[in-house]
Amino acid sequence: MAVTLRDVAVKAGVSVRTVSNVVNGFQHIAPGTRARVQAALEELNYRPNLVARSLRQGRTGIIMLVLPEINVSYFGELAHEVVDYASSLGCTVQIDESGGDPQREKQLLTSLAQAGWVDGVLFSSLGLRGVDLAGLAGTRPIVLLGERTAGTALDHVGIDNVEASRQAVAHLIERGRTRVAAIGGSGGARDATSKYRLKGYEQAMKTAGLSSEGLYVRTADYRRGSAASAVRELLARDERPDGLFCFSDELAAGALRALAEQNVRVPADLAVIGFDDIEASRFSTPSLSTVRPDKAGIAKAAVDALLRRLDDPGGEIHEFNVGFELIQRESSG
Amino acid sequence: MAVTLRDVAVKAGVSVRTVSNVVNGFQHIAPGTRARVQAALEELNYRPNLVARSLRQGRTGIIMLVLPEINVSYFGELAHEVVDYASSLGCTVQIDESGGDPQREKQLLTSLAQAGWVDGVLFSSLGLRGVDLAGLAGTRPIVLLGERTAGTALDHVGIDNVEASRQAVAHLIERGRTRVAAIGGSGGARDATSKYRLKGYEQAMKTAGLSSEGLYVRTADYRRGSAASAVRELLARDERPDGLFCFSDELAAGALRALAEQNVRVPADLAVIGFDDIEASRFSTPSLSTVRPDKAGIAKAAVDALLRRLDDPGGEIHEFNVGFELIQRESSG
DNA sequence: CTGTTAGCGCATTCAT
DNA sequence: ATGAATGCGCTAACAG
Repeated sequence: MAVTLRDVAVKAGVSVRTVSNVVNGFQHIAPGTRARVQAALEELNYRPNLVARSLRQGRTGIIMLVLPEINVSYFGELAHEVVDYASSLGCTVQIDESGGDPQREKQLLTSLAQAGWVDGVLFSSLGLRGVDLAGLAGTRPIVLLGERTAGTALDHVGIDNVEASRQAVAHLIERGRTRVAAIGGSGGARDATSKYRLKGYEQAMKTAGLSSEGLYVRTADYRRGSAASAVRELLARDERPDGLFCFSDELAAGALRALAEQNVRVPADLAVIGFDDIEASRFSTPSLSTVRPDKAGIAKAAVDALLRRLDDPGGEIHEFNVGFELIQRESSG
Repeated sequence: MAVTLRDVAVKAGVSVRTVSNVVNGFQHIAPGTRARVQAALEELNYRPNLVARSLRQGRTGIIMLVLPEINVSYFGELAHEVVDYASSLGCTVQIDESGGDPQREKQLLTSLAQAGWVDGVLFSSLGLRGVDLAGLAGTRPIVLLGERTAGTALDHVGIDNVEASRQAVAHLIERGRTRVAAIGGSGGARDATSKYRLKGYEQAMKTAGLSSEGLYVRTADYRRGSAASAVRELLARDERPDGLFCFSDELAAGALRALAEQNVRVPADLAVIGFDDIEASRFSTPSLSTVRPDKAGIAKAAVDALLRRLDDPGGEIHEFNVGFELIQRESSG
């Protein structure tokens, strides 16, 4: 069995209360007592039982980060930022994968968050709608990352996807492209991200007086492997596109590969821009132009929002719009 | 306050014992009682408090996966496999980042594992040596992933890095390359991975009767950004290398980029092979030859080993050597 | 300044 | 088949 406060107390010849005080760094302890307790603590190699402490305090000091897939670069990089910032504030982050499956998302929430295992949740979902989540929130606060779905009564942190996408496409148009295509999306009809990115794309085209008719191809997901068929479909058009806006950098990476195979020169024949600015994009050949969401900013805003709500559960619901940046590299000339 | 067993018991007019039995699916409950309890359970939307349950049972049902950096593709993909397999077994995985910092690794172990917050730990470390870890193990089992450091008294899962590296380099040599260089490594003198990969490289060169003199360049870490300077250094040699073994796919990606910038054709002028087979490597231009460790196999072996040790803490220490595969793509001709 | 003790929510042993 | 009561390890309210 592990060594408990009691064991230490007996050893040091004091009460558990005193040991607890020493462990928790209280003031007002007689120097002699403290020394004796410290000695016993070290000798027995005492470790406070976090489970017991959490039960007692009703707080675990852990926040949960729920992501669709941790092996997707964007989420990996976002998770990294969250862990980074949270640990600078003394918080532990528990990362969990939902696989984008609403069932599993629900289960994580009920079995861990509602069960008091974590103090709060940072939730990046493609599956569940905010409305569904609100019902699951229970006693633990949830902060939504990414897309805000309609009618949500939850704090939310994200970027303006419509505007970011509009700027990305406008950039290609400024570079003289007139037949700009777009690819992206995912199976779920609930994929709000693709909805907004498509909207931004269409806005940019319309503003420039260009037709987007037949130039958008939906993909199965946002991964590299899903770009090839979309690209093939676009290249089969009577009039080939001369610009391509990919809803994610991974899609763009897959597209670059598919284009190279078809001997389409980037950017000469076709300019490409992605979304997310994952690290790989700086090193691809050609390097990828993209939209860089302020990941550190998202992480900070999200963690701050969660901690604030922990202190003040009744506070007003907030919406945080974090910045983004257009990164121009070789793929868009 | 959250609803407790007691609340449900009162509502259903039974004792907490009975409610607990229903919740935990015990047999031998009068059908009428069960129905009444079920109704109360649903009406109050009862969620068992995991913290209390864990305190009582001494088990949390959660295993911790400690990785250096989750935004590194290899670790992201490995984490994905671990979560995948563990959840198929009904286990929850908590992922934590150590940043490769021995201090932080130690802290995670003492503050979470020793504190009973998790049942066991899957530990992928660059910093701490197994010997250090063994002392920290305390009451909770630890399974080491990746490199086995000397004198470890812990279960370990990994691949044969020496042999895998030897085969990678031998592959380049078979393709007619004679001046094969190698890049990789990390700051820490404790980086066992680079030690073994370098050893495999040297073995292959020696076996082929080739000199490796001055052909290995150490990098700061295994990331894309660290390859450029190493490549530049190699290209400055009197006689340029015609083959390059990178200790990671990320390094290889950085190298491909640097080579393209210097107008070195791959594989015509220089054949490249990486290590890890991250997803991006299939889609780069040229696509990257690499060594593919059986990530799913590592995940399975590791989780199995941990669960086995939870049941039988006194069992014999095991060493699991998981397979790997040489993947030939465009970069090695 | 420090000892005693209640109770966080649950599973479980001892009764019945 | 179910109730009553104990204690997991800890913190904090209440003494003194």
